[in-house]
Formats: sequence, structure tokens, C-alpha cells
Amino acid sequence: MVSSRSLEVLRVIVQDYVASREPVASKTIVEKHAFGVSAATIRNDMAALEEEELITAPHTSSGRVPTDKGYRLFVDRLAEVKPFTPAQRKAIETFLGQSVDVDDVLARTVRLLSQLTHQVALVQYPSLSTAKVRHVEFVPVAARRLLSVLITDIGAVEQRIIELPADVDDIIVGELRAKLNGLVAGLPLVDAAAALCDASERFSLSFRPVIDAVARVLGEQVDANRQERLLMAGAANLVRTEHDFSGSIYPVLEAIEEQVILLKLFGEMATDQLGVSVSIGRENEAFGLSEASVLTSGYTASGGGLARLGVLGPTRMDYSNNMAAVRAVARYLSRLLGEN
Amino acid sequence: MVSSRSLEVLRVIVQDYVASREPVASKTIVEKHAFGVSAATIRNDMAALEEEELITAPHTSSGRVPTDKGYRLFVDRLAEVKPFTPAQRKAIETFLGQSVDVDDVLARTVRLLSQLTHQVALVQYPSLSTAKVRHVEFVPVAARRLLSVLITDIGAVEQRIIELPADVDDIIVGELRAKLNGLVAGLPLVDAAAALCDASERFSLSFRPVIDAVARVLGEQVDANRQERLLMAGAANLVRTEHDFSGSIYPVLEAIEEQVILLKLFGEMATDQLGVSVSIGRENEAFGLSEASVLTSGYTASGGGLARLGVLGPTRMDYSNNMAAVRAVARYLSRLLGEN
DNA sequence: GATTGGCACTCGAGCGAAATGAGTGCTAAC
DNA sequence: GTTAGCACTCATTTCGCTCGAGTGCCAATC
Repeated sequence: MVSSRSLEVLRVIVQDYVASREPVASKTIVEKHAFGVSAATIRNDMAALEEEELITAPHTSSGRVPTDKGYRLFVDRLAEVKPFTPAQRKAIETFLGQSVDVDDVLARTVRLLSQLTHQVALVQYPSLSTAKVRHVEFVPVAARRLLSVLITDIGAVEQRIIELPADVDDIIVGELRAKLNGLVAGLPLVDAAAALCDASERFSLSFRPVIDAVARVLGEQVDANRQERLLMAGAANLVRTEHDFSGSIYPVLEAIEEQVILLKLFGEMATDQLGVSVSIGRENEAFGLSEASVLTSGYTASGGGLARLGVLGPTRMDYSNNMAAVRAVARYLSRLLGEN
Repeated sequence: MVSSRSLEVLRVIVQDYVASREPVASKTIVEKHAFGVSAATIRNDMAALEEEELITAPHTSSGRVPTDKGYRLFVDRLAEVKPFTPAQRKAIETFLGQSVDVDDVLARTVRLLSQLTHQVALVQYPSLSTAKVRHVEFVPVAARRLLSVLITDIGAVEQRIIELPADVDDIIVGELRAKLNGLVAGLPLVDAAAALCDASERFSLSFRPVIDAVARVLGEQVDANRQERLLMAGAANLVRTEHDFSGSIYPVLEAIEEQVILLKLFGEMATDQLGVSVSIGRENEAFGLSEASVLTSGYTASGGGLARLGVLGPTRMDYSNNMAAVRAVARYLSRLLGEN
């Protein structure tokens, strides 16, 4: 049974510990915060919190630090995510507003997020699954090699080398370009791939292998390439917070550089689509990140294409501020990519 | 005056110290290497080397470690850069050979290089200055907004949003596409921009502002965007070698994430175009990397477009192996990008 | 002149004892 | 339910000490 004052105590323990990295003592609590009770009373509350495994003492006679469970309760019930001030929004806008293309937007976003939170920032490339085909271009680079360039309505450009089963020349490529564009322009990518497969039969025999190859590549482009890409910035911040990890941060950095791991993690956190979702400490054990917390939020590109962005840092982090930053950046990015 | 044996002593000091991170003692030298002289003699040689500031003693009674100057001499005159074995070459080929486009090639290259050297690897995007235009594509994304996509003969794709001074429709864009492609296809990028400027007058008045805008953007695309981009991998390796830096590695990581710094450094090292050039310790002082060494090599994309790649790590690194790796990867990459 | 054995000297690393002090847990009183 | 008081714990710091690796130097030797 934790009283409501005990929860207040938990809150100040989390806040003080995050600010100072020192285990929080009962005495410092009564000195810094006006609880109107004595240190001994706070100690009783602390005993109750420890009973519930919300805080723990690193050694017998020392202050307390929050456990993963304590942070979880803090995030779920105690943290107030203060909305960003207009000034802060303005700063985001001016920083991201100068971007020239999607790549640039995302590169700026990840840097911005790392600066706002002083943590490692991560941005997943938006899925193209619901984007629509704006134009398909083919450029021959060799007799049996075609560079396909796919341009979508959010301005994203995907390229791919296609190995062809038969020789083609400029004329054939020209026909191909005209016919295929007529066929798929305006269609969502998923449908476009399907349409191509269907249409394959209606083309002359010599075209078919080419069409099939293109259709296959188109299908792959929908998700495979894009969603597997991840931008990272602010690795230096992880070094700065080195002392918050019991061992070396080496395995952590390794896990982060292994994009596959993070993409899985992002995938699991996708339940809460557009709100900020938080995964704390041992909740990330399966990913080798049991001393780290990850905050992510979904964001939408034009047409509903969904991806995630977020930050990663030690469990001892400023959740209030970071959740606010992740939310604000995700929202602004959604607006920016939705506009075109 | 350093005798030729003294230089041998320097070599083994560098090699042993790199391998063990322990200051190297005269006794260990005579034990591990067959010099045929006593420890006292080695000590005399060491005294001579210390006189020349090629080695130094961390404290009065301890073995010696190489100074920056010592490493420099080692690299210039003592290191043998053993060429990669066919097996190693094969490994490089199979790893890079699977790539689907230029972006992918570079992403794989940087990972490969970091794995081969166990250091932070860096790859600069190739300049497009000597690449030739294969195709220019325009896609309207709004009445006054055009997405330009530039495809070069090395398969690199550059995109850019152009803000137009006047409305355009699909028909105009179609004409534009046809005319411009006729005009610039096959030209090196630099010439293409110039050609556009010249041709501007010959177009109808309504076209001119569009042409000018495109020409301007083309000109910018030549270098501005590309050469400023840098891929990095293996930051975790820096953490592994933390103990080789006197203070924290935080400032080092920070400098690395600040791409501008590295690009300047790359620029200064560009004197030796295709060989491996090495910058050691305090030689990098101006970049905040006075405890790090950087090895780079130029590589060429099709048509002579030049860029650099390399690795960065503590001054205490295996120069022989790393120089070999940088050289081998640069050569293979040049071949791969030159082919198409 | 180069090499070597011998020896004194230096200085960091490692160890244990002791002092310090912050912070708790408990109990009895309010 | 709250509080003051007090004993107890334990990480941290400091000091002195020893140990030993490694050097510098010198005189003897090749």
C-alpha cells in the first residue's frame, strides 16, 4: 500500500536522481522539497516504496534510486509531459523548414532530436506502402542492366539496378517507360506491383521478362529497402552518460549500430501508433539493452505511410522532457511530410 | 644519431606496444626478439631513440612507448604494408559485390572497412564533378514546385525540389524534359550547367525562368550536396579503445559526428591522391583529434570523380594492417564504381 | 668504440588498517 | 501517523607500507 504522499516521494526521487546521479537521501528530500514532515517519515515512505520494488538502495546505508518498475510508474502516472512552448516549436520549424528533400528532412530531424534530448536519436525511414507512384524512370546502364528510379508522391526517390534476362536498347526502354507510367502512375505502390503482374500477359513476349523483373523489384521496393533503413545521431551523448551503465557501453553501442536489432525493437513498440511509447530497462532485455530506455513515437508521411522515430539513453534520463521532444518532433515531421 | 639497430628497436617497440598496450621494457625486447645483444645494449639504443624524441617513458622507471614522431617514422620508413591475400580480396568482393546501388555500395564499404580494421570507418560520397548526365527527370509536385531527379552514369541519383517563379503544367514539363535531355545528356555535369545557361536565351520567354532555375540547381548539385556527405560506422570500436585516450573519448566522438570537421580533414589529406596518407596524433590538433590517427585513401568513381575513405582510431593502432585494408578497399571500390 | 654485467635508484601498483561520515533501521515517545 | 534519538552499516578516503619492474650509470670486457 503506497500512500499518495509516497508517490510524491517517488516522483522527487526520480527527479532528483535524474538531475544529480546521486542516490537520494531522506534528508535531502525534506530539505529541498516542502513536504512538511520529518526525514524519519520520509524514511517510512521509502520503506514502503522499497517494499513495492519501486526504489532500491545500492548499498545498505545509502540513499535510494528508482528501479525500472519505479521509472515505469513514474512515466505512466507521475510524469507530466509539458507541451513545447511556441518558441521551441518555432525553433523546430526553422531548423527543419530549410530542408530540400526527404533525405535531408530526416537527416536534420535526427540531429535535432539528439540535440533536444541530449540522447542518441533514431529515425526510421517512412514506409512507402501507402505512397503513390508519381513516375517511374528507366535508364539503361548496360545491355542487360537497367537502373530503375521510382519517384513517389511524397518526393521520395528509390533506385535499383535491374539485371535483365535479355538485351534491351533505348527504343525498347522508351516504350517501356511510356507504357509502364501509363499503367501505374497514381497507384499506391502495393497496387502498382500487382497491376504490373496482371498486365504482364498483355505485353509482347519480348517485353515480359522485363516487366516481370520490374514488377518484382517494385514489389520489393515497397518496404524491404526503406523500412530497414535507420538514421542515428548523437552517439557521443551515450559516452557522456557512460557512468549510468554498469559495465561498458560497448555492447550498447554495438547493439545500436546493428540496425536490425533496433528495427525489431521499433516494430514491437509500434502498438501505440501515434502517441509516445516508452520501453524501460529490462523491458528491452531481449535486445541487449537492459540498462537503456527507448522512447518512440510514430509519424506519418503523406497518405498514411507510417514509421517511427525516437531516442535511446540510459534508464536514468529526463523522461518528461524527452517524451515532449519526441512527441513534438514526430508531430511536426508528420505535418511536414504530409503537406507535399 | 640513431643506428640501424636502433630503428629495429623502434619497430619492435611500436609493434609490441600496439599489441599489448604495455610500455615496452628492454628485457622483454631481448626475450621476444632475437637481437643477439643484451638488455643493457638495448637500453643504450632506447636512450638514443629517446634523445630523438621517437619514444618516451610514461614515468621514470617504466618501459617506453612511441611518440607521435616515433609512429610517423614507423609509418614512413619501417612499416611494411603487406598486400591483402587473395582470400581477403575475395572476401571484400563477395561482401561488396551484392550491392544494388551506389548508396548500398558505400554503406557496405563503410561497414566492411570498420570490420577489417576494428576502427571507426569513414567514407565520403564521390564527387559528381566529372560524372556525366545520363538522364534528367522532372516531376511536378505542385503548381510551382518541381522535383528534379538527376541520374548520372555511375548510377548515382540526385534529387532536389525546385521552387519555380511561374506555374507549369504537365505538358510544359514534358517539353522541358525532352528538350533538356537532348541538350545535356552525355555531358559532364559541370559542362551541362554551363550549356543550360547558354541555351536559356534560345528558349521561349515563358521557359526561361524554369531553365535558369534548373541550371542553377544543376550547378549546385555538382558538388555542394554530395561531397558534404559522409558515412560512418564502427563508433563502438572507439569505445573499445577508450583507454588509449588520456581523457574521455567524448570530444573525439563529438568531432567525428561533426561532419564538417572530418570533411576539412579529408580535404587536407587529399594531397596524396590515390596512395594511403596518414595523419598522426598532434598533426590533427587543429581538428580536436590530437590523440587520434587518420588513414585515408582517395578512390575514384567513373570518369575520375574523386573522393576519400579511411579509418580513424587512437594513435596506438596497427598501421600496417589498417593501411593495407584502406588501400585494398579503396582500390576495389574504385574498380566497382568505375565499371558501370 | 661497442657491449655487457652489476648495482643503486625511482616510482607506480597493490595492500591493509584506520578514520570518516553519510544514511539508514529501529524503537520508544508523542 | 509522526518524530527524535541512537546504534549500526558500509562505501570512500587516506595513509603508510612493501614489492618489484625497469631504468641509468659505471666499470670491466671484447
